[in-house]
Amino acid sequence: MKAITLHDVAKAAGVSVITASRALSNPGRVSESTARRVQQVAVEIGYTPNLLAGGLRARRSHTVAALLPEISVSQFLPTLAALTEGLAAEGYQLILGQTGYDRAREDDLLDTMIGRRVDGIIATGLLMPREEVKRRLIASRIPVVETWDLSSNPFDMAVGFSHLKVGAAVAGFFLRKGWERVGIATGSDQRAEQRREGFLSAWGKDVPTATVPAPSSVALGRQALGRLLEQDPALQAVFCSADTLAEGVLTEARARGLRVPDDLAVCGFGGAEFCAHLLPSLTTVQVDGAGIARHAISMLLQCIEGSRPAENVVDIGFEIVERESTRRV
Amino acid sequence: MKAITLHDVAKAAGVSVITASRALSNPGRVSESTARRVQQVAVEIGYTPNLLAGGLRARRSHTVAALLPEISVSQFLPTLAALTEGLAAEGYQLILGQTGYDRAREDDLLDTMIGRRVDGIIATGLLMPREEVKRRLIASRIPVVETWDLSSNPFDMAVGFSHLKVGAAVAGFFLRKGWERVGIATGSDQRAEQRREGFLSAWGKDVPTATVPAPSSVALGRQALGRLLEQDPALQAVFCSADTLAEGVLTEARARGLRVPDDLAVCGFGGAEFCAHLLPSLTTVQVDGAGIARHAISMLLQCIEGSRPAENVVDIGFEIVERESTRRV
DNA sequence: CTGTTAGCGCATTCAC
DNA sequence: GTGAATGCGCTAACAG
Repeated sequence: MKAITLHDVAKAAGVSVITASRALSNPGRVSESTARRVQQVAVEIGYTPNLLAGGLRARRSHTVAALLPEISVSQFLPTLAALTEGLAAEGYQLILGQTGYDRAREDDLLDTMIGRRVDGIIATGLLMPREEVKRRLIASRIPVVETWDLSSNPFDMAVGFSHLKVGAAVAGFFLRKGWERVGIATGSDQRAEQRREGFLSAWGKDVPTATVPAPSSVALGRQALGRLLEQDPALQAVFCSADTLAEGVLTEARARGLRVPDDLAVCGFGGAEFCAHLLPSLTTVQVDGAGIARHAISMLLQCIEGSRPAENVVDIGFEIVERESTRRV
Repeated sequence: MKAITLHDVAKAAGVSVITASRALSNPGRVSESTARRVQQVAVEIGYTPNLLAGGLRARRSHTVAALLPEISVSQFLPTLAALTEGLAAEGYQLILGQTGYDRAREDDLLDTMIGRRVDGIIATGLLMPREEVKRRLIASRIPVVETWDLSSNPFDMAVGFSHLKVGAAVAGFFLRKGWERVGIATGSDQRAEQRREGFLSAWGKDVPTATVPAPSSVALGRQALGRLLEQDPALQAVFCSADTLAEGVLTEARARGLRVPDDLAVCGFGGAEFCAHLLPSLTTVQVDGAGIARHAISMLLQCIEGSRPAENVVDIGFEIVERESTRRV
């Protein structure tokens, strides 16, 4: 009851192993009749190529690692889905890794992925490996794309946007509305912190802030609004570091009899599907998660094929999509 | 600039390759001093084992495939997260596959995973491979766990619950409330359809139904309620096949001035985090997604270690968690 | 406790 | 157009 190998196919088709190999993966280099015969035999005897063996020889595993802080962070889902789908279309599979916002686990995962000889690594967020791991990663020559963030000097390549600019853009948006008493509800991750910084520097002064642990949730959003209102009961607007947080803020506002946007305006971040269908619909900072995936894949594939993308940093931008939650008359 | 192999470690430590191998992966079988020396050398020269090569030889890839219909179906997220985490703790990585509710893609993915020599396959939902693929899968002897569903004759192993029973339980719940005019908002996937069947057979007669395409979303929930109210403007309660759908129903009800639960009661399915924090909070059928993952992992590991779990089908059950959305006075 | 031998299944290099 | 030899990096089986 052994597995069926290329050897068996070759024997059954009356050719050598290498001819069978070529007939299946490079039919152009073999006569048409041979190719057909081998292919038919392969199907008949139920041959499934061992990708591990092929990969070992060809030094190509046809796998890509996706490193996420936490899978339940729904912000990254469209990216993850697009990666899975886009890579599969190119014959690559995604290997999942969850760092849990933990530096040591990130390092472990990187080592594992190097060991697995993945053909590329796509990280959500910036990678911050220990010096030692960093050296191994560089030595492995595995192309790395950091996403959902931009760095002045990325580890290798990056596709994302500036979180500082997001914060500044929202601050500008609030300023143009003429609001003066605003607050921030933020998850405790690094990128959210940057958005807050960007907001503050454009705003010119500090504002009430409620920080909740990552990952964000509706429950934490409700809680955050409570804490913000303690700091300033006359709050006019809240910038949330995630759409789920914003949803919680909307809910809590309603629970407290605050009308949105008349008593309180709310802006989320991420561009989740549900934003457009809440009541009131939610203004948010829209990010093209699937577009990030597409860019990352194309950059990775270029590296794998031996060249390098023209730009190793792609700013994919963002857009404030205004909806009812900030449309105060 | 070649990769550093076990060979280099062995040379640097002055031992044979196999001793180096044992020192790193089975230190009990070599002297303590040798083990320590080899381990130290390995770190010094930056050795990263090639898991592909090891796997080829040991016939163990230390990977498990997770097959999902669609990554954006948030119902499966806790399961996916728990799988990633639980498997990593055991030294296994998850390889992701997205079938898109498409039989042909499921078959392709199965073939790919067989080719990758994954040590196990965990599917959400029941697998329905073509006869041909099924034979290859069986021949490969890869253990398979189907989750989130139960089958009288699973492909190999299964951990889930009966969707018919879920439907029946919700129907019973509605009956006990004394409601007579009820409806169903359902995604167009197979398991949701079963829940509907279970509901109808317990209810005793047909009810208005709005079917929306999978995957479910808040927008589709809003749309579904609209269609249900066209069929019966005096609807008293709605059973939704997903929590996101139910959230849309809640929103649409509010948009139309219907009070929940007084004018309309709503029950979701899945047990998403946000249910408890909506306004009104959402009654739902709670499913232990992480528990499913734990069971699946333990069953898989037993198979990999050569034995078989005592039961090849585990019914993990479900629970109706009542909240405000059905608490009518 | 350590080393030698022999592959795992496939693809690259060279011949013919 | 086809094939024989060789090795990718590692470990199981046996021997010493």
